[in-house]
Amino acid sequence: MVSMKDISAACGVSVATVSKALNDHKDVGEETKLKIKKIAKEMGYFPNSSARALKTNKSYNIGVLFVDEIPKSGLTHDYFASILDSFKVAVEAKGYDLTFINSNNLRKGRLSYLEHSKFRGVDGVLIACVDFHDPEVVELAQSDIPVVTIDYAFKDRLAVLSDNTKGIRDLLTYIYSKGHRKIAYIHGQRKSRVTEERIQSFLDTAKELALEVQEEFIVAGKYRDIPNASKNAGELLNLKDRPTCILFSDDYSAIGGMNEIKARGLSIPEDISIAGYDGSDIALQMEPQLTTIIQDTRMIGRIAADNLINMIEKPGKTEVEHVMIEGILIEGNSVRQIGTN
Amino acid sequence: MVSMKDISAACGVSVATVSKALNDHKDVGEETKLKIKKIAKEMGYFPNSSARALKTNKSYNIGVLFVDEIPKSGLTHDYFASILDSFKVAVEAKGYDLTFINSNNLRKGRLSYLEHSKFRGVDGVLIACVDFHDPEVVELAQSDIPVVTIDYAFKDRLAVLSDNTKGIRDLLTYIYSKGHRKIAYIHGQRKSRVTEERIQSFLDTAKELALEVQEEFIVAGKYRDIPNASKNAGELLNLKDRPTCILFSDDYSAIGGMNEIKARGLSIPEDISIAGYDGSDIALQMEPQLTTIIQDTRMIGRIAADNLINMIEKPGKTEVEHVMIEGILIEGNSVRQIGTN
DNA sequence: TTTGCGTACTTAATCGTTTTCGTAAGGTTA
DNA sequence: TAACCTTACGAAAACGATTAAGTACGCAAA
Repeated sequence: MVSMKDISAACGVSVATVSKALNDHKDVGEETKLKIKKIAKEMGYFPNSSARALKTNKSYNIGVLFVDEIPKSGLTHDYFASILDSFKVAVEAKGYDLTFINSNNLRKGRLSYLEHSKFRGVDGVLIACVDFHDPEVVELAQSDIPVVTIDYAFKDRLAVLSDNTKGIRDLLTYIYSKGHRKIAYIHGQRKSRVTEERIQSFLDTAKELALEVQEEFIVAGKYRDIPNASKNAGELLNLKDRPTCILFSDDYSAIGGMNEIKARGLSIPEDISIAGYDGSDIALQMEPQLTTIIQDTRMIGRIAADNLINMIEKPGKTEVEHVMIEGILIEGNSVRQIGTN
Repeated sequence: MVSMKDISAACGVSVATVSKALNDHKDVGEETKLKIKKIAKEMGYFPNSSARALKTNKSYNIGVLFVDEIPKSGLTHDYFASILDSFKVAVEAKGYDLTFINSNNLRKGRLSYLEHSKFRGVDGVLIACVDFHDPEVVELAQSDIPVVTIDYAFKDRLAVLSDNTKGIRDLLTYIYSKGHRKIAYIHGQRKSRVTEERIQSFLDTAKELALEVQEEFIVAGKYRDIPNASKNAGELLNLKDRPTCILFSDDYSAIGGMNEIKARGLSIPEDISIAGYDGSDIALQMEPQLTTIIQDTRMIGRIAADNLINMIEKPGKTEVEHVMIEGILIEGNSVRQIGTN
């Protein structure tokens, strides 16, 4: 490991001068600066992030807090994985690295998320796919470390949100426009911002459309649980007055619904229409292609990265934004035209 | 940020004693040790990883090298995401953190993967989902940093491999046992160990079974490319002597095949049988359920983590293993019984 | 009594940087 | 010529930890 000391020896200057030369400070002669840089390159020098971070209190490292429940973390959740992916690309382009934050630490017992973040000296943290009511998450979000959250907004903290209200409104309006009047919604677990917002939007939009929603058409399901979605769909199909269209909490669940529907010998969309949410790869490629809302995960990740880095680099000058990213309705062909033909 | 200095002041002992007390060295009085620990906890002390890493040359941090091609990295590839997920859980349980390695670094121009790993001082690196012929990857793998690779083996370096030979053999043998004699294989991109191994196993197994494989039944496809798989499947269906079963490179591709088959009004498995590979969530839940090989990603990640950490912690005593993890055949119902009934 | 030894601490160096404060040399200005 | 800047560099402290080496003390063995 060649250090500045080695370079200083090789160049016959002090370490201080080497440091200043490599960091392009003004008070180093042009000639010396060039020589130092040349030798440094020749010797294969590169800095030591620990030493630098220790001295400067800046790590060029960003923490990522994803749920770390065993056995599944956000990594296997394609919506979040995709956001993380674009977040990663964006921060790396600006010279930052990514380190996962968790609460394990063998040497010192448990560390809270905040402690762990400080232990690693991260410059900021991306919080996504967690229980936002977890006291430790709240503690981290309200600390002095810059933070950006996905799909949840803390007061005075950066957030990037996908526009669920508009998404559901677009979806429901589209389905309505195709002539459907009996529309069911199997939604995800309650208590999350996302779910509440979607349910509210469903009800609001229904009211705007003067669409009557039967109580049993609003079903409490689970996100991304295929078997459970089959079960829920089955119950809807068993109703004497069954819906003509079922809206699922996400594309995976829609697949579960499809399975159940097909198992009963019904076909989509002829006998019953369905819609999903998320715009996952498979949904876009299925037969029939699923009607769904594509969430622009690439944009969400990139904006989160840009805003967070701005906040890190110009704390005062960056305004705390809650950015809303709209999804795009994909018509597909899982919702059929009813009535008017 | 409360440091050891603060604790030493509060306890009236030297920093050295504080350090030794917190690290449970023997030469600190029991009483003093307890007092120091108590005060440290009260003051909310936790260590500074940079300082510690600087001094000890140990970061308790493991690098992860996933392809960082824009716009897709291994994070959106469910097979690798799932491996990374279990790897993460396993290393975190042992007190290690995970940092992504890449080749960007704003401050010092480009850094090679190896340089970046040393810059961050990681104790080891997980290499997966990359081009193993990339000189930089090779350089890193052959450096003095402990490394474990997934689905590729470097000489004298840890590796965890999924047993593709056995997987394909099991799959083909199963299909053969169901009476199929005209079996096509749409495989993934060549030049990777995985693909070559699978093709070889397909041919070897066919030979063992005395199964004649027509040349046009071995099709060069692409991994995880649904539209491309549809196209490839379509071409097979156009053959005058079409196969009775098509084996796809992966489950996603199988979905592409299903689409094409259904679009032609054929049904699975009555008119044509199919099989996938990977055992992804959807494959297991589809209708008809896909016949496929589940790759035990959870095991792969965990073994990789355990072996790497062993190598890090007991370099001499750990033997360099290439662990082979077997997949499990899932029968599903996408391959029908032919002939004998 | 002397020697030796274990215990419980402290001192001080060190890891690789960055940065403040000097300072010497040379040039300007009055 | 005296006073004052600039410019280019170096010395040294500091970041927060670890650790080898040293010291002082009490006590047991010879």
